[in-house]
Amino acid sequence: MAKYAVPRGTKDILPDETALWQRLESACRRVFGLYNYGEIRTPIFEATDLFARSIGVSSDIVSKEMYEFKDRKGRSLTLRPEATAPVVRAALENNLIGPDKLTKLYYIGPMFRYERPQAGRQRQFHQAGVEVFGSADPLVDAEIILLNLQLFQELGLNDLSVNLNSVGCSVCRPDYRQKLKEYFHDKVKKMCADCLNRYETNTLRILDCKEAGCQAALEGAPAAVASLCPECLAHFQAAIKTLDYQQVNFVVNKRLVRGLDYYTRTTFEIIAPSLGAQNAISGGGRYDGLVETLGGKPTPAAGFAVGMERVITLMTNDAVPAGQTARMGRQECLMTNEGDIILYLVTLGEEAKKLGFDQLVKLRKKGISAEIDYLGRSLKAQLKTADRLGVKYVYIIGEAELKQGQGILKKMATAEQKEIKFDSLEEEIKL
RNA sequence: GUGGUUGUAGCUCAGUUGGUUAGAGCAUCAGAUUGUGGAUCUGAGGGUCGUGGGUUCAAAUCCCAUCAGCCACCCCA
Repeated sequence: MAKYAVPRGTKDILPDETALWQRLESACRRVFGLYNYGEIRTPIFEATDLFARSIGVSSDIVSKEMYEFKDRKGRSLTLRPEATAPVVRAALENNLIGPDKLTKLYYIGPMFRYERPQAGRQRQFHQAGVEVFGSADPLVDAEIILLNLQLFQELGLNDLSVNLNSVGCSVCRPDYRQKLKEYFHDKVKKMCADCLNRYETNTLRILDCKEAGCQAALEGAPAAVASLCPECLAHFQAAIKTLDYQQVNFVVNKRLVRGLDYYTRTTFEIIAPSLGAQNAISGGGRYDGLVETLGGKPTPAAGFAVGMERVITLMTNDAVPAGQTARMGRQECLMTNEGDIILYLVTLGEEAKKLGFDQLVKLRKKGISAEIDYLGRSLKAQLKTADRLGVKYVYIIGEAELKQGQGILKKMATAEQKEIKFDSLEEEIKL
């Protein structure tokens, strides 16, 4: 018998499996790059306080799942249980976040949570995720969900279910919490001990309870969507409308509340029902208050993370032929280098932006790396951004172009431009 | 761990024996060009002077502590 074993909840990944991991990692890098996200690598541990303040002291993660330790100088440090807070910290510390600036980052790496191990749950596990800072546009919510789905599609994952909800903002969430408290006031005594505790400390999380005995009480609970303030409702409806238009199959799950306190407005999870009890393979949403909480200027943000072990399980079970996922490889993309964006969509006005977003989605689905303005900036500012990105083309859609059904394709290097029908854009830039 | 050294705008740095409202270059943003990037010109925004105490009528400046960075040594992937 071996003298030593891996610590409980951890795993060795051996050569026969690392091939799969490498495929997953390279797919993440390729798709994140396609959507113009840049990689960031942060330390594996951070000041404990960073997680306490961001994730919330009453959350399960902070209250009982952190790998916390003191170093020799007595500083309280914690192995990261998730990466959003560290990424925000790093982005602030290195001035990556600024006014009139959209920042898109991704990360891949190990996370640590002290939990009872089970299928799909380890104490050291891996996540790949993205974060967008600087735009409150519901199209950003749609972008990250579409990105997430494209990643899973490339990996050949099937039978996934997208759950969507809105948890409101600092204005409307207190109202919702109050409504829940009223609803559960009499029922909570008959529910499990955790729910009784959550009732006081973190009321929304009662909705997350998996105890059989609690389910009946949860059925009739009021929905967060019904308590949203006008702004949050409009935001949620806009996000839904875009996802509908892009033919994303999703369900609004009024019981979807995520275990981290920083979420606002849109939250989502992608579920693989075949996995069993721990069946969420990715999750995320908007967190418009976190940057300010961690000491930055108020900055809207959104992101998601993929549970890599769970995806690996699906890749194994579903046995996708390797050749099939290589379809979107570099050779068939117009991407010359990882991270090179070849076209920037310049749009003027809401209508043009909607149309531009549709073009953006079409291009990315074809593996053509493109970007759009989410900040509502001027024509000139958008062109400047495009120039800085080093794009080969810019495609301009303004009011005149909307009417004519064709935009202006401009080649940056020569400044020559011509009118190209919306339908022909993809053909044209392959030349 | 030991010793040294440095913390002023996003970056690089000025800032007199302590003395008005802390400056410059670059970068950013806006305008010149009411719908077109780079170049130029004009203007604007941006600062807990690392943090906390102390001395003083007055502290970016002097003193103490503390935190952080950098360099060397020790050790080491």
